[in-house]
Amino acid sequence: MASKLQMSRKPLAIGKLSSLLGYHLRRASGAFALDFQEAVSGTGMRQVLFGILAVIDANPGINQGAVGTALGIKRANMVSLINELVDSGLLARVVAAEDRRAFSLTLTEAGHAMLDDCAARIARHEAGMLAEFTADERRTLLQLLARIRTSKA
Amino acid sequence: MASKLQMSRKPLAIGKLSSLLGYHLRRASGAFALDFQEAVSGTGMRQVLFGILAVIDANPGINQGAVGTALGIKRANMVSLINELVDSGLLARVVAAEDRRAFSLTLTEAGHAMLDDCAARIARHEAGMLAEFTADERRTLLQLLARIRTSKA
DNA sequence: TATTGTTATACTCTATAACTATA
DNA sequence: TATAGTTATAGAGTATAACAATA
Repeated sequence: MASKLQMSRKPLAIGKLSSLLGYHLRRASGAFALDFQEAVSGTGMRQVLFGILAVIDANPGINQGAVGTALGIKRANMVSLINELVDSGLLARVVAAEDRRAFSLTLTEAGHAMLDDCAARIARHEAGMLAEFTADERRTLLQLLARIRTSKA
Repeated sequence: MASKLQMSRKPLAIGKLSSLLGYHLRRASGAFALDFQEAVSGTGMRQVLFGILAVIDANPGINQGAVGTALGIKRANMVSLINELVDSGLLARVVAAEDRRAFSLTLTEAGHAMLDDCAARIARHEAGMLAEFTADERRTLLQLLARIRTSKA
């Protein structure tokens, strides 16, 4: 029975997956997504929403389409996301003066507070996830990842 | 108008996202997911299914639950995935001799062929994605990613 | 005619809870 | 009682196509 119980976490071979970068990216990304959820739990934030806030913070007055382009989110999917953020009082949306088809987006005071609070939480959590990495390794990893061609939509 | 047209891809600041590993993992993972789709297009494979085939290939006779544990897939979600693979003729599923609750999973001949074909395609595509990385950088990236705690389900 | 935002829709992935059959 | 697999269901994320208003 001891042979059956196994009692512990023999990590099981993953075969051809082990040499595929895509697989490791998928798992690592998933792990960080869970960590993100934990970090911002109770705030109502999600990875996508946080990303949108961050881009608008860095580009005040930007419109939905441009935010979507920056983050790889389709226009059609931006609509309800922006609605959520406006309804939550984190985003101000006004018709753009130069182009009345578009909306000019800026963070509200609450939006800034949310962004700052979450950014701090996430940074703390990420430090925890990377506890076993040297500062040099963290920097290397970030720089290598940032170089990957994100030729997404 | 030229100021409006912008004509090109000024890559737009992403603010606080730029220092977050989780963000870069998300984008890189997404880029590789798209590349994967392109690589295996026409085969009917998807990332999850390929992962399952790879794990079963490396552990013949394994059961669903163990595959799920290895890949971070919930038991409930394994069911239809395994069904797909069995229905496609890529997987053989027989009641396990030692435990009649469980199924013993092995690749069929078609399953082996699919796995090998897709693995080759993906490897070729990943090489393309990493064209601007040195062999050393690729190795470093893979090793760093593989060290990230995948404390997932 | 092209672009911004919108609606409707669908598919995949993921998550939970309750069930069955074996152990 | 615990575990392997199942069913049903729900919520995110993402994709496409067609439309209105504006450029």
